[in-house]
Amino acid sequence: MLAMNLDISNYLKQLADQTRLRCLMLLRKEGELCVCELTYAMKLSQPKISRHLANLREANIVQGRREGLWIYYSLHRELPGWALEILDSALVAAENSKPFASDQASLCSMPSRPGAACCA
Amino acid sequence: MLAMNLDISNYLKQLADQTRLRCLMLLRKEGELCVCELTYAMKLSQPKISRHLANLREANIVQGRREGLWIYYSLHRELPGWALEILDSALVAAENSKPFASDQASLCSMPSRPGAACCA
DNA sequence: TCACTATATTCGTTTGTACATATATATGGA
DNA sequence: TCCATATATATGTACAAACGAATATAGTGA
Repeated sequence: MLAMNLDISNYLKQLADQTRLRCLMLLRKEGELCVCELTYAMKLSQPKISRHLANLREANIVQGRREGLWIYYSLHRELPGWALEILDSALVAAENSKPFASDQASLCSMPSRPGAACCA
Repeated sequence: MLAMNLDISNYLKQLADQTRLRCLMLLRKEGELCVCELTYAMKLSQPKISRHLANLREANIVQGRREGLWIYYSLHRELPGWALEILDSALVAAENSKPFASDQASLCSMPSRPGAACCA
């Protein structure tokens, strides 16, 4: 499988928006999340989340998979190693700091999540 | 010495501008460079470089040291580990791709550089 | 003091992008 | 078919930030 053509500058521009960074961090930790889970975790409007996910999709940073009414997003499976490394370093930088730290907690408190088991 | 208070979102916003990223990559590889060296390597106007360096300085990402007429810039000595890791991953992503790859070559071809020895 | 070099800053303009609100599309079930 | 839910997109606005050009500041040596 060919390496994805992902430009470092475009990638960093996508990460530079805090809403998108929060989405990516949640996806990195959780694997797969649907839009309503991201919306709930981050307490933001659905169109706002959806538009940012569209940006990330067009940049080939995330991919979506429909299952019934829900569309499950995850990090793009062909994301190069350096892109994951940057995300992981950002995770280290963000742990224990707002709003990133609370997103995970909010997600865990979400009632009747579509597909997921409980997060630890 | 206390760890610097550097916000991941602000840091990524600074990296998201290509001119600033090029500066940081050169500084990471070379250690210390003055404004005229950065200007020569990147073939951009002096005020443009200077303004971006001011941004990076105000964000505590780089620091400057005056020596005569020249001001030598380097990565801030208190930059946290995750910040260096992100920069190094970006370097991996950018090697062999324009305009980053040619900046280093341009720098090496610069005649009468202020302080530096020849780069390999 | 003046001239020269290196670097910084100001100013007015433009461009990009995030936003809220409203609306459209898609799927599943009654 | 109609309705409800999940997700996506369109539209107009506002704001942040990058830009070129001109100018200011700082240090050095004559």
